[in-house]
Amino acid sequence: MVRMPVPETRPYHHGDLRAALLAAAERTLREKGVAALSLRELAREVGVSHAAPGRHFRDKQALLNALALTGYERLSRALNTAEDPALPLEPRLTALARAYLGFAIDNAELLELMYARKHDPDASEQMAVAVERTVGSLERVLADAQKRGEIIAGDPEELNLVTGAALHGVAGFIAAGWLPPETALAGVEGLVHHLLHGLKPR
Amino acid sequence: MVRMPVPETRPYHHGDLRAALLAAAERTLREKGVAALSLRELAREVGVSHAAPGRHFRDKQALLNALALTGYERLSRALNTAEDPALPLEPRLTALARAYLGFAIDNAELLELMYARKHDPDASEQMAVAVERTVGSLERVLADAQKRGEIIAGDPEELNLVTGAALHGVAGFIAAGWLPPETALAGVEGLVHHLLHGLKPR
DNA sequence: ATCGAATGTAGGCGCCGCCAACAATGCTGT
DNA sequence: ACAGCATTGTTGGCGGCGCCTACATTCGAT
Repeated sequence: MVRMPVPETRPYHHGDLRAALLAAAERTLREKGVAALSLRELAREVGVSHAAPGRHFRDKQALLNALALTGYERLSRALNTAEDPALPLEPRLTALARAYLGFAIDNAELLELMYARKHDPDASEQMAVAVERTVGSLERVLADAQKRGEIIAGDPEELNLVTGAALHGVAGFIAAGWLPPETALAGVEGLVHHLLHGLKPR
Repeated sequence: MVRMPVPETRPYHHGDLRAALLAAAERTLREKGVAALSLRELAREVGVSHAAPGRHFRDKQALLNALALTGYERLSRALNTAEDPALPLEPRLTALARAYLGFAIDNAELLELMYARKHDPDASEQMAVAVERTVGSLERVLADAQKRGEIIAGDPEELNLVTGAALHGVAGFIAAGWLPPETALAGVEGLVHHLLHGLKPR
């Protein structure tokens, strides 16, 4: 390998501008919110010209979509690793819930982006796949539980809806700032318990 | 009253510019989404100069906050009228849920605005009041049910959280476009039922 | 009737997203 | 080795936006 002299000026080509832009975007998103995201500012941070991002993202929305996609990837990975099929239903679901809420706490703005209803038809394909993969963790847990007789029979879609909605709702409360993170995490067990056992006296 | 000649040009003062701006903003929001909202465009629609809105809203966020506030007013009114204290718990809760989801279906973009975590400290006072008044409907229903022994005793906060989260979650699914409105409305009864009776076999 | 407060207008500044024209670099087939 | 082409980056510019300041008109209290 010939020793390359470090150029006085950075090389003409960045090397991995796309990834650098996404990383900078996520940092800005986390620190200053989505409203502060501008392609020109990102370009400045990364050290390229103001039109360079256009080579990697057709427009601003495309970058936001890509950002949301990385979010889904991380979230579904987190959910999948949190879920232990060996556990009985209640702790298994609790672990899943804890993972989801933890992600919501650590990535509130990103989550908001992931929920946003903006996706142009081409992007929404990948988006739908990502969402499905994410929701899949929950579906699997409930389907297993149903198979084992740990929960009632009946349309799995309905069970997925109640459970998913409850988790999604709490995440929404967190993201909106209506629920302090500690309170949310402290309430996870009770939440899952009430979901499984209902509110009516038995 | 002296008969006023209709001026060739509209009068210098609009009369109720603030309300007109809010109305136009909500129409644009509904038809083209929040991204298409611009103060200058609103001013053009209403027929005033591009700086006129600044007299009524300190900045764009202030207009969005005001819009969100009107949303909370309408939502809490809808919830309060939907709720009939004479009914037993399950139908009462179902009616409340139906009202909330109906609002979410008809005002998806507005709801997204209402959920947004942007509110500067001064605005968030009124906002918190509005949220509390909205959530109050649900809290009242559950408190009454608890008093009547229709649901288990225990920390009301926890019960409010599960129930509220489930409703909020479904509304989020609707707003995100993941759940078709008909499916959501069709599933309301099952949702409430599962919430009250739980997923475990009894 | 007057004078200050409220409301609307005109113009401008800096930023933004997006586009077009051009420059530098990497890659591939011969 | 290198020519030719696609890729990736640069510069400059256009129109739109939010926000600000200075100025004009109208309203309302005295």
